Amino acid sequence: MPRSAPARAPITSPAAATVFTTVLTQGPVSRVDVARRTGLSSAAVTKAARPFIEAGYLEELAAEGRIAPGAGRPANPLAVRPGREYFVGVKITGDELIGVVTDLRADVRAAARRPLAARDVEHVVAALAGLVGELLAGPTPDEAVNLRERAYCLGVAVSGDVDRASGVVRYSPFLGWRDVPLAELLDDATGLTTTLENDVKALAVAEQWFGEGVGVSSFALVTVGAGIGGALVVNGELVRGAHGVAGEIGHVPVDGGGPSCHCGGQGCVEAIASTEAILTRARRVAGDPVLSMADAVARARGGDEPLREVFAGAGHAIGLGLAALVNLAGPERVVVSGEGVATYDLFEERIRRTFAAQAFGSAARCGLVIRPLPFEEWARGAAAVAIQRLFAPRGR
Amino acid sequence: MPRSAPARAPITSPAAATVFTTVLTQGPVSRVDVARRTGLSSAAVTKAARPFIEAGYLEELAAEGRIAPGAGRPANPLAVRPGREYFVGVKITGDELIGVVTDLRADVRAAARRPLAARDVEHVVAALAGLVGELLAGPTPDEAVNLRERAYCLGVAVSGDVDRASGVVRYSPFLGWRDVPLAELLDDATGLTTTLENDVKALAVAEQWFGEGVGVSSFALVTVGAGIGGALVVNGELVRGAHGVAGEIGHVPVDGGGPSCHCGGQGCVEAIASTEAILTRARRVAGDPVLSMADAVARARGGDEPLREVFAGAGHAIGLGLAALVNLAGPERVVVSGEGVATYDLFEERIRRTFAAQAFGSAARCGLVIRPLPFEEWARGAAAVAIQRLFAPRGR
DNA sequence: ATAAATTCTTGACGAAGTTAATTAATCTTG
DNA sequence: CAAGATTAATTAACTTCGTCAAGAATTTAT
Repeated sequence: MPRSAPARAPITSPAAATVFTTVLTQGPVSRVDVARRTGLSSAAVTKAARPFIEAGYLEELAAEGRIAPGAGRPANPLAVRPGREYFVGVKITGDELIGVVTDLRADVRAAARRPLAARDVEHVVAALAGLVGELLAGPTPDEAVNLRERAYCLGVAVSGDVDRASGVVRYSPFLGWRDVPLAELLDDATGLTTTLENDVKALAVAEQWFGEGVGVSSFALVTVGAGIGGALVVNGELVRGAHGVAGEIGHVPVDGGGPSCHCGGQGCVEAIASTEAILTRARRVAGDPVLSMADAVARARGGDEPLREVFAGAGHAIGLGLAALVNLAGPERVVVSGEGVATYDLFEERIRRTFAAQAFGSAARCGLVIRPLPFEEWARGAAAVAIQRLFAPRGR
Repeated sequence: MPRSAPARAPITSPAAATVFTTVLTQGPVSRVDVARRTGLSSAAVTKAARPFIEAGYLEELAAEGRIAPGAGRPANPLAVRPGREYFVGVKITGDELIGVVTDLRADVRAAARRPLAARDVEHVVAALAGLVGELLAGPTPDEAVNLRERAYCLGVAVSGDVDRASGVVRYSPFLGWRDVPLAELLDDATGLTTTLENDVKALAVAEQWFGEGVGVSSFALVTVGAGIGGALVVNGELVRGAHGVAGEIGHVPVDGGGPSCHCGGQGCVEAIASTEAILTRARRVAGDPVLSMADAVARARGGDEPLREVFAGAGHAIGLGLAALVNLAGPERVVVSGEGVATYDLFEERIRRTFAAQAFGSAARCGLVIRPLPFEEWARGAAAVAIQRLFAPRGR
């Protein structure tokens, strides 16, 4: 039985949403400052902020923290009260569910994991409902809050082709699913309003609102690891792709003579720089068919030149992919993340060198930011998608 | 002395702009239809349309053309009166100016060319002012209109790094210019309000409003010829790139072992598939250092396998670039154009084959449209940029 | 103290768009 | 062929949102 999401946040007008998101993402800001940043009049900000303050979403901070006081009445910065609302985010991988409860700022308040014994839809739905129940039953660190009453939105992140608007998993290679109306099933199973999103896109949403994407209208997120994924925010909007595909830097072809990719293409970045691809090459180069990734990394760090070259080759492929991405989409910044970042010392130089050589003209000024994201971040991304729901209560 | 642009078009509200652009780009439409397509109420459409009709920008067509009458009062389709306003567009190449006068629908009413004897700023500005004067003095085919009074906007297209907002040519390799405030100079020299834009982006604007991009929120334009350029429209907005670079499919690296590109990179699409690159390879393959392009094309069409393979190789590079573009940006459609399209029979199959093989998943459903655009089209693109000015009278 | 600066609030006003009712023009049907 | 059905366009009253201008609040500078 899906509980219908009560429209708790008093977002009724464009200006209300603008003011609230500004305070949410740009930290404590005075009303006048919000007005300056958004182009609204300060009167409009005052009016728009009031209902949020009354509903407990925003609060006025004391004017203590004034750095450069100057003349005039001191500002009363507005800040979100993050504990006013909680959100649940779950990332589904092939063999595990990773769940978090976050506050309005997407800060993690509780976390839990649950292994997946099977991948059929019924089992995953049941396990996910169980995980959500566990998360909402648990005590919050700071206060005795009834999470079950406070949380009403669930965000779920899955890799693959996901149609957020309808809440359907169109195709997920890891789970072996096709056209599963997961959001609907989870509405019923958890009693929470569920929003479904592709995992990398969810992560990009988290970055856009609370990470490296704040205040940046155009950026890209690239995740390096078992697979190589990406998402793109252009002109402040997440690019979804007309056919659901966008940001797939992993399948940009960068080496005509390169290895075949499971996608059917040849020389894709993922076929060269994914964990598996690196390990395959490392084993061949080392002449050791059972070499482990940890050993390969250790030996490369120890100075084993052929192995170092394997990692550098992966870095080269990633650099070419980034150059293609930046020359085409022109982002202001690219965030590189994923499990693979743990061994970034082995890639970084080559990535930067190749990128610098292939970026066209001033596109080379695009900033490459390395950001190791622990696995929980993926679930946090899912929660960020749920937070977005505050601003678009209808639809998915 | 720049004549200040009189605000002739009664565009005062968002709804007015929405209604007018809908009629302009979607052809004759009834008010109710406009309402349905835009989400406005029909009352709002009636109100918004009236001032345009009174000012002569829109007119009501007789209800003759009803296809499926059905019951009910017949619709009165709204249509633009294209001759209400004229626009001048000029494309600057390295050795020539190409100018057109268009109506509101960007249909060309007059055209003229003028060779460029020199490339210094003063000379180009003077030549351009002369060309504009000639265009506006000439008679229009349909009626005796005083173009000088009717035209008040000039669009200028230049290849290279152009900052439309400030009207400055930041860097133009063909002209050898850096940081030239061209729009300002042309305001003074021509008396028309000038808007500057990158040439490929201008062409994309023309496509977005009057060509293959109508009703498509996300598409790409690729031009193949002496250079290989591109522009991207995502979520209905032209992508400008944080540093002014975007859509540069010509500099996507697709062949690690490929030839060096003048941009400093290696294996760029342009280094393989530009006219010059093709000719260089063709001469080597044919063993004839003075082989002309026309002869190479003729021999390839005649069945010369090595030469056919040269063209096919260019097609392969373009196909890889398109795959990168589509996997990253996810457009609904890609328009391929440029002078090179004239010999498209030699590329097409390989472009499509490579693209199909490398497009990721349902991205392969993206439509490739071939559209030969005569050279005047570039100037028409410049005029389209001027037309956009109707909707944003301030700024550039 | 008085003036100047800056933030925030308030209430009148105006612009833009909605809904609901009305008028208009055509087709359908007993 | 008149009455009703159906769709399009218009009108008028109302709602909503945000601006403007004036003023209150609270500080520093002189």
